[in-house]
Amino acid sequence: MARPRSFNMDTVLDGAMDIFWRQGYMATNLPDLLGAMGLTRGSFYKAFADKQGAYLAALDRYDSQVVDRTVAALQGCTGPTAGHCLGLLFAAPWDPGRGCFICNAMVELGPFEEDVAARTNQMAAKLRDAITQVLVRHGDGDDDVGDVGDVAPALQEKADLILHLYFGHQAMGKTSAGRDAWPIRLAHILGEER
Amino acid sequence: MARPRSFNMDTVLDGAMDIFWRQGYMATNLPDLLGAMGLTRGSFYKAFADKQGAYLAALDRYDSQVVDRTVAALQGCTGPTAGHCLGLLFAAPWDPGRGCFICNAMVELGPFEEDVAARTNQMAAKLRDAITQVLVRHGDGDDDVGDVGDVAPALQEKADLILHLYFGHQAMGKTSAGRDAWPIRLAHILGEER
DNA sequence: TTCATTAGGAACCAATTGGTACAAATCAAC
DNA sequence: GTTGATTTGTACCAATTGGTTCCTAATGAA
Repeated sequence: MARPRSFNMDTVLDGAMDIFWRQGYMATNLPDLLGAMGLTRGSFYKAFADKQGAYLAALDRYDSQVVDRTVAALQGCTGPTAGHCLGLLFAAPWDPGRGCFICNAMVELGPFEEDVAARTNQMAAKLRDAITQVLVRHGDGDDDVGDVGDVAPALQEKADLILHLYFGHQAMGKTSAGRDAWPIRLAHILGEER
Repeated sequence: MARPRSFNMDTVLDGAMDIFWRQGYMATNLPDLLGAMGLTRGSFYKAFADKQGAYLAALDRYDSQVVDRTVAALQGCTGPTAGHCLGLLFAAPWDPGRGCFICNAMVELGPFEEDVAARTNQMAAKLRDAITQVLVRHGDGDDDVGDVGDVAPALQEKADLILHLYFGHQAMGKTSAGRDAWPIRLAHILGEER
């Protein structure tokens, strides 16, 4: 009935995710954003409400692309120890200075934008649950897995620790000095031999 | 010789630290900043090079006020266990959504501003060293403190973990959901009974 | 071929941005 | 009181901000 879009929405969302991820919300102006998305103003404002709408869409794109992939990698990990699998979170190939979009969004907009906070917390919970699953799957040494179906509190606490560690690691990695200076040794938490 | 300043530099720096800490660099425009500092444009640009200069000065103020005080609190802690002392880092009275200025600055400007990155890394190192001192002072159970004067590698690694945990905690705390949802249980790292 | 509908693109907009110019105000020294 | 040096406040600026308008081009159903 009418003229169809000439752009690919996924490609456009990848562009938005990329530049918001790298630069943050405030530091990305409209020309930058349009360039990264490959859109002109007309198409942009037809497809998204405004800059903030594009940002939320970029966060959702990050959820479905990066977070879900990370969760799948943790679930599919066949390594011998929990430390081996969780190491994926800390040894992932670096794009220097980019960090993790969840952490960036949380820090920049968490206190001000409820929509952003809701998304970052949901994604954080996803990661936390995936970490917990890894711990449960590997038994994790010093804890009894306990009743069927629910997770020992100690495992939940360890998963929380590792999630916080992950965000801290991403934050530190945003400076060149922090990137390689202080490696993470999960063994101290997991109780595995080194 | 000439007309003296009518403002108190410390007060002004506290104002700058406060608003940059709460809002970040980009989200703070000049009127906001001037209001927080209690200055007009004339005085502001005479005392500071520009907005960025004020930001760096605010970071330095944070160093001398907040970081140094935190380090002193850790050094002066007479608690029975390392966990008790380090708990100060995670139980500090919350100003909701403010987080830690180091973490905020790192995430927002770390990849782009070398001056900022240098300061955040220096402050992070200060905190890390103070954490290490606490661990050394309390012996930390399962490690021999080893040779006089230098610290066992395992202690350094634990200190790094706790520092990363601290930044992760601060990042998570910037959203209302993250603030109270997931407490930190250092016992898993420190090996102390709960 | 017609035609309703939408995408695309460029011109345009008011508001806000960080920063500057400059005269009035204020002090110490003489 | 005059001078000299410096701060302070206001008016001003060009550039950029996110967003809108409006017109043309493209498309597919009837």
